[in-house]
Amino acid sequence: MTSFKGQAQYSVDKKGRVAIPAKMRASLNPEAVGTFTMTRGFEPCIYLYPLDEWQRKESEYQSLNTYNRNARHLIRSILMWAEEVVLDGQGRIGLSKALIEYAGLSDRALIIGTMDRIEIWDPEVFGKFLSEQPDDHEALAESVMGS
Amino acid sequence: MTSFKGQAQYSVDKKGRVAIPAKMRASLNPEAVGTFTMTRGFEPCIYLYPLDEWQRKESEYQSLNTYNRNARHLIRSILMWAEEVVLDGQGRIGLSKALIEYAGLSDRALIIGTMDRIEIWDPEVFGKFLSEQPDDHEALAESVMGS
DNA sequence: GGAGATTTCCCCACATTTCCCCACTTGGCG
DNA sequence: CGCCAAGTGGGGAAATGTGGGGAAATCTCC
Repeated sequence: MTSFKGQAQYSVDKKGRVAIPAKMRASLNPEAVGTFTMTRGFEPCIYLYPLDEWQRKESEYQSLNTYNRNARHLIRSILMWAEEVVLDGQGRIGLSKALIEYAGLSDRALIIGTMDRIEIWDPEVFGKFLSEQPDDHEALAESVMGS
Repeated sequence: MTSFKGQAQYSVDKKGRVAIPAKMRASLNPEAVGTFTMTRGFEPCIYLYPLDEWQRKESEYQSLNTYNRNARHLIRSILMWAEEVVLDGQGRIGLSKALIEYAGLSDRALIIGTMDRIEIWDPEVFGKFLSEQPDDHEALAESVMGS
């Protein structure tokens, strides 16, 4: 299982390209190297799943009953933002305009590794997001992990 | 299994033609390239199935009991709108007037990939549709997927 | 049944975007 | 001190989206 961690702040060039940190590229499964699926995050950021992790997600959606209205709506609201991308020779990906707008990205990007995915944030948006969350990560840990 | 994803906004020309995004064409099964069946969506949009997926749908309908009144009605209400189309040399399809009217399309079309089919929406109609739905896709995800 | 008018379909042409490749700079390591 | 790896930027070729013209098929009206 892939396990991304760490953070880095890279530039977004005029063509909407962002480099993926070498350390994260190194922790990819051999068969998933190079191909990612990016999509809209629950938070105002972009989620980036390596090929193998995304296939797991997708098979979850495939098992849903598409004659159910809510299921259709969910699939649509996730997949319409999804896009498969391949790293270029320099280890970068190209972000789509729709996702750049959704995440509020401009010329710098904060790359965060979170277990099975990579998150791409605008630094300012991220700072604002943090300040709105209760920053007591001790209490948070207790509420999620504690029994 | 085909798996369409992503979104794009293309133009509908005066002849009622709409281009299918190259990314979606690329994810077609080799034996299904070029031929689609379009029909009325459950939502106010057009559903577009590649050949192989449509055959699967048809066999679903064939297995229904046609002595059941509702089954007969369902089959009729789907198939009377269905139409087989072939991509032209530029990767476009021609929409029928009946479906254009049903989906409320004018000069722009929002193309959305949702797993086994492609949906074609009028951008305004789609915006209106979204505003009527609970757009909290985090809560929706939790209710459909969460355990 | 036939001629004209209309629609449909196929092909060509253009402009823009996208993608791929090459080159430069900086910092770390041997 | 020099080499290699990593991040950044840009140029050129190919692919993609868009519009329109003309031939073939279809329809309509006489």
